[in-house]
Amino acid sequence: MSDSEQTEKNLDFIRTRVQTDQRSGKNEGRVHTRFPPEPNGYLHLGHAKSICLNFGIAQEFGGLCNLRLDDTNPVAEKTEYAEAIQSDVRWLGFDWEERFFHASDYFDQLHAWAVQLIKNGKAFVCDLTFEEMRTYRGNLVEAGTNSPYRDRSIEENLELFEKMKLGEFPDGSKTLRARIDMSSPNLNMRDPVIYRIIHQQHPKTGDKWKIYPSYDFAHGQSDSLEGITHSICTLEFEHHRPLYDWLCENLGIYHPQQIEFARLNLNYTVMSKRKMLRLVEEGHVNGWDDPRMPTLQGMRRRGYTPQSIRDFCEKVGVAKRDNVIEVELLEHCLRHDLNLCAPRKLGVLEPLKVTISNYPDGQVEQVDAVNNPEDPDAGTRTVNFSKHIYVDRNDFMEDPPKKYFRMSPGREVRLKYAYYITCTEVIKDEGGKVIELICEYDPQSRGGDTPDGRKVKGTIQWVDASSAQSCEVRLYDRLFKTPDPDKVEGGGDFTDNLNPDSLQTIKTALVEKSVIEMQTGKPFQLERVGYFCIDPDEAGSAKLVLNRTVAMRDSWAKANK
RNA sequence: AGCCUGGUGGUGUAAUGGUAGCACAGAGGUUUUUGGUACCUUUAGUUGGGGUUCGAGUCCCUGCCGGGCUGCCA
Repeated sequence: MSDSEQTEKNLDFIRTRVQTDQRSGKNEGRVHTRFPPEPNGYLHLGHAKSICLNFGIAQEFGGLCNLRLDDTNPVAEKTEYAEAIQSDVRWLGFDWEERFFHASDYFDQLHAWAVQLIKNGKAFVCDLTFEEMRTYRGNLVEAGTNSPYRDRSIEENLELFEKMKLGEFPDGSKTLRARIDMSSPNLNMRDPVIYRIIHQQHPKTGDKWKIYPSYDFAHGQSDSLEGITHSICTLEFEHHRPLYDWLCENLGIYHPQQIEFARLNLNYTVMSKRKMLRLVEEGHVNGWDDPRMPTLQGMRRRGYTPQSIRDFCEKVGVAKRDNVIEVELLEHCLRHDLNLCAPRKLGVLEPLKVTISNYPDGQVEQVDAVNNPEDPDAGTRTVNFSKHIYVDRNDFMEDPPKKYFRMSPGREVRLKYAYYITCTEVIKDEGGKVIELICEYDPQSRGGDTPDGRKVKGTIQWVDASSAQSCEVRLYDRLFKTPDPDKVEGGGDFTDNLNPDSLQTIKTALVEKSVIEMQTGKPFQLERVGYFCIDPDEAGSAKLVLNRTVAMRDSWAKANK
């Protein structure tokens, strides 16, 4: 089977549809999508799924994808967010070229269309208050009743709408409503509000407008104006589709196809802007870019690569059923990418002093270390080795269980890239805590092999005492301690499920000197420990702060649970 | 309650009337100068009940369960 036949077989339902449309010649074979966030918050992993879907489909089908800011509500929207959105989409690896739009670009046209609807008797100005409108709307089981203002004359509607536009009425006093069907089982069709009065500066249009179109009156028409062929959105917009269709038809404009898919959920995570906002505002995390946040900015600071996120979005698939993805899949994608591209370094989180008794005093030599075993082109580097080194405290056990391959009295281990050593003496403080190991090394084992070919089971990492760089390391764990943070016993909320140990700070870690040359945010591997990157905190100062991106998989720890 | 929508291993996703597959997770193993990686093996699934059909995850009926909808948010 050829590749094209292979890929053809496993398309998700949206791509299947796009392919069918393209082959049937719909829209002259054009494929044009868009990513339409509202600039009222930061982008998160859920948005990444949508971005990858929309931009991905455009790429795969030889089409285009626009970036459009859905800025129809100046109350919530800020330019700060608009800028962050652009930078995040670019960082993820997508390019909208010159096709950067705003719903507000279309306010004049949208207004004209509203007037057209009024002239056709399909929209009216309504004086009902918010509460009254709710009463008139009816409910899930009962039909609504017509607004007493529903049958105003076209002239009166036109005049009133003009006055709304001129700012002659206070917020909330009047709305423009589509005249559809108050008895529709779909509440969105019960004469929905399409324009509301908001006396508020708009980031793009300033004080030009006192009235703003609702989402429903802006979105489909924006799609139409941009020639979008497939308007992909999440499931909660499903009941809006009849209204989307009604507007395109009654306005007599080009009619894109709205298609809905199920949003992404991740266990041990909250994925809504509202909840993330609370985490930030209540100080449970240190801002939107806290490395524990599922925001693109947080993940980026944590050390996630765009490639790993794109890979993840591809692997989770697209369908209509509700889903909760296991974080293990995300971590798998992360480690998979990092394994391939992250340079290796040596470092110890909990330094334990080691003195090599038979190594010459004052001697310093340089040993060769491989930069990336997955990439021969990455080459090698040298690291200092001397009589005094540090190893990780958890790589030594005075009384180890069988199957423990690391250091213990009398057992020989390999210091990665350096020598075999054997612990000959354990030094403790008054409290009985091990504070230093005295070892002997085999001068013949330089580089990690001996002429007699004897094997050692354990290989551990280390740093040279005099040249190592000290640093602070921030170890992150999942932000919530339960898979579904919203599930709370007896009436609390998701903040009750916060993991108190989601951040552990180690102030006295030691890493090889060359770590300071790493670029902020660019992950590297501390061998056997995990992937880390330099945090922007303290950048430029002598202090070094490392974020743990993700730990190594650890089958030893798992086996011992 | 009404309307809409969905239900395939633990999780996610394929199979569009013809061998239920893939990935992650789990278990076991091989390799290994990272207890990493890679590779191999393996456990585990069509929501219940009827029907149509030579043949049903797929079509029909019905039950059950999940999600969404009563903003002048998007």
